[in-house]
Amino acid sequence: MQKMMKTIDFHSYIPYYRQLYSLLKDTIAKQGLKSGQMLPSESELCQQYGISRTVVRNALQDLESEGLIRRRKGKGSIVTGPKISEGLAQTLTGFYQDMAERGLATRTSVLLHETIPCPGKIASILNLAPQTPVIHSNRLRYVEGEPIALVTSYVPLQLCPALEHVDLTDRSLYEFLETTCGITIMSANRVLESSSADESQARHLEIEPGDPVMKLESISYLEDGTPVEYFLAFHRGDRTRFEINLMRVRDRWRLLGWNQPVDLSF
Amino acid sequence: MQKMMKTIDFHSYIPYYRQLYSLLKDTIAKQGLKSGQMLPSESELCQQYGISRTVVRNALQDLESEGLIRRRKGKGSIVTGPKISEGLAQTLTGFYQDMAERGLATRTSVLLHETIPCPGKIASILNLAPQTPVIHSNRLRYVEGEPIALVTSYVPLQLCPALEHVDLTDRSLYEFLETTCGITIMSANRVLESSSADESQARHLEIEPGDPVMKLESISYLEDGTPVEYFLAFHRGDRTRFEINLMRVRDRWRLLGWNQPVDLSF
DNA sequence: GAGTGGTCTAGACCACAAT
DNA sequence: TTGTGGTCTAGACCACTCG
Repeated sequence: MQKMMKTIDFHSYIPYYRQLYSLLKDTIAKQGLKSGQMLPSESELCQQYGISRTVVRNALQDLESEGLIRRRKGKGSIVTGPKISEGLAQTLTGFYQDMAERGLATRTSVLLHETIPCPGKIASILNLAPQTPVIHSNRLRYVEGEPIALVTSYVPLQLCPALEHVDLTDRSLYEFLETTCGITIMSANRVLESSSADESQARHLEIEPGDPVMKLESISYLEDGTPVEYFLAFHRGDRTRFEINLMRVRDRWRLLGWNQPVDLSF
Repeated sequence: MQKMMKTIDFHSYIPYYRQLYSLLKDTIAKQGLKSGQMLPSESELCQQYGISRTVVRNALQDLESEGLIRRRKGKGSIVTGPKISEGLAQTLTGFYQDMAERGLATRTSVLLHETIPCPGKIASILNLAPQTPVIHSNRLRYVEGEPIALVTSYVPLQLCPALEHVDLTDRSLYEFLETTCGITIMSANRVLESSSADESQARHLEIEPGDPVMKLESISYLEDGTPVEYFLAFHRGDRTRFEINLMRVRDRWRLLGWNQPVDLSF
């Protein structure tokens, strides 16, 4: 059984600033520090943990970029953490709570899983030669027993031959790629649009043709820019919402959260 | 007329790392460095510009967090910049290009601008006492002459009394708040949903009732968490798409871009 | 004036990648 | 073995906030 780490382990292979980051995060969470409360000053943290200011500032920077604290010249570092999401929970969380956090039951049924020569349009998206073998799958995602999203995805077979004969029922594609194939998605691009359900979509999603649906297109990339996956998903409009939390940092906006009612990390 | 800055100005009030950041960004853009090309090493940059490694690393960190470069231990820093967005432009940019960058003509007409006692639901969202005076406005946003979005917004009057008698036609609310009232939005929360146009929305957006629309709710906050603005916008489904670029950094996802076909920084 | 975070210097040792 | 970025130290001066 591990005891809670309360000091820096100078013999650990984990960087000091990373240890301090975790320490401070725990402190904020477990001591229930509320918004506006002060963190110890940088020099205090230096003395307290016996580390240099570089380490302290590196840890604080990570905390700030996660939106947990806010640093102010001449004043200090204040906790800002739960504030925004709390305010949200009170106001906007209504018909579709954040189910990743609340652990609502999700299920996936595989409608189709085949290896095909890549269609031209998909080939250009995935930057493949036409006819290159790809895994093509159609899946239907359920939340709490209700069909929520219909997903069509394409993955180049050569990237992960093991994918050809794996059963992805109730399994995450990303997790499979990462653990079994050693493939790590490094960036992604997603486009959201509004649409109306066609006959087939309506039948699967158990809604009426013409009912509003959210169309989500996604391309995921490896570190070097190689496309890994393209998917096209249609979400029931009446059961889906996308939530985005932004924070201004150094003249930029930074993503704090990107909540999706249905788990999209296939 | 300014000449292009090619060295660090040691007398400037702009931090060195910020100057170097801009310098490198310009270099990447103007020399057309392509994905995979190497940046000078950190020690080379130190010598070249006569600055310490701390400054160099600070600049590189900013570039990396923007997704322009990628640093690799033992190897160096490589440019990764345009890659993803280029891949996108080839594939997904279709019926609605990024108009912020392309400078498409946008126009805003103010349908309503009044001071009212805050309705109960809005009051709870903005964390106000009921009946507190708020600026209530309805605006219709056009792009290239077409009506695209219908926006209803609420701003507490006390935050910016000057707002009561200003004409926001073709003017950004955020810009007004920042320059005239000294109010800076520090964070925001946005929720996207699919919906169908009702009678009134359809009339303004020049579509048919029942046609798909995107519903966008937003709450903006000051640094201390004080809500500044609530708005509810309905976008024409056939003319709107939301694009999100994500990048994994240090076990987190970071926002690279959040493109909206219609400027939402009111 | 005292304390804070923002910036910067001039070193150092390390793990990792390439040769 | 050499060079890279990753981590870390021990200082320094500054602008800013607050009493």
